[in-house]
Amino acid sequence: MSREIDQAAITTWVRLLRAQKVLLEKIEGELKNKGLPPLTWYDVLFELYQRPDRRMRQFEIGERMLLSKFNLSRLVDRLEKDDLVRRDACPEDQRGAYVVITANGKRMLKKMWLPYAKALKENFADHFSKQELATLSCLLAKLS
Amino acid sequence: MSREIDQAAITTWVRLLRAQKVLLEKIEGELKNKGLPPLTWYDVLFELYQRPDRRMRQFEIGERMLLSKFNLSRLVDRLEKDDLVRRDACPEDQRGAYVVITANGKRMLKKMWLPYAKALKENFADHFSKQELATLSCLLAKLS
DNA sequence: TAAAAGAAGTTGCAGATGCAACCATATACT
DNA sequence: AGTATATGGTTGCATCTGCAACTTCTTTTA
Repeated sequence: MSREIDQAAITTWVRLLRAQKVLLEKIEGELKNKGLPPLTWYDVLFELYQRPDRRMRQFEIGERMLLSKFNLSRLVDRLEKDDLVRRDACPEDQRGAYVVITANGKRMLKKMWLPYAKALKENFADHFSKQELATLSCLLAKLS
Repeated sequence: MSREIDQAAITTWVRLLRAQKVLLEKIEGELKNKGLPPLTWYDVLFELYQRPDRRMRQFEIGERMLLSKFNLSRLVDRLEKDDLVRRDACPEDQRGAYVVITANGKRMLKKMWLPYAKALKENFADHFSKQELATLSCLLAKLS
């Protein structure tokens, strides 16, 4: 642990940035191509779907997705407008509401998964062996 | 290479997304904190600075940075407004211009590097050994 | 229990991004 | 040479993001 950051670290960081950027563009492109909404929509729907009661408070979604509350507020607006989620009353805390995934939302989740998984496989998973994936996963986990 | 994408790949992908997001937020936060411009500005200035003649065509910058031309057009506008770059005539191709880094731009590059490097070291480099960095770098390179 | 402090969400505003249409010049084609 | 096509770049428009200020309700604390 020297006081200076070395060239190897910078190169790695740049590769990380580029890799993710390219991948995200490919995935988003694939979704847009099929007339589907952006990846963020998928993330929200997926978070909700994972829950046994299919609902979450807005701030919980924010914490999980590392999204600011103002941003999230409007994201939920958009999802609501497309009838993918619903805001239900929250008796425990009158300030907020529960965000609930709708039947439509579940359908959208499934529909989006196909191109998402395909793009992810082709542009990411297929470039690695099982062993390499495990290593990469392990290394990335060190950053949290 | 199965037809299906497996869970390990998805987990790794999610970690990649999160790691980068957190890191970027930390770095951008540090810059903003010091009243400095966003990271993209640094990238442009750095690309220009690397060149022996300190200049590039706009589309070259776009290729290197994976940035769309419309986006870049306005980014250069902003940099120009702050006197960090200049647009010089391009005799070889009358359609475009050369983007040149100014003295001010060089100073800004240096100024931004300090918090950038610090954040990068603390939140990225220091989490890995030399060996781990090499491995990570190598794995990420496979995606290009 | 009343006042202060904090947390959940929303909204207005400014900056940034993505897309399509566009202008000007350069290259290719017959 | 003269038209067609492609390339570099800009601009208008819609969407998205980030921040600060605000509202409403909850929790703390004196």
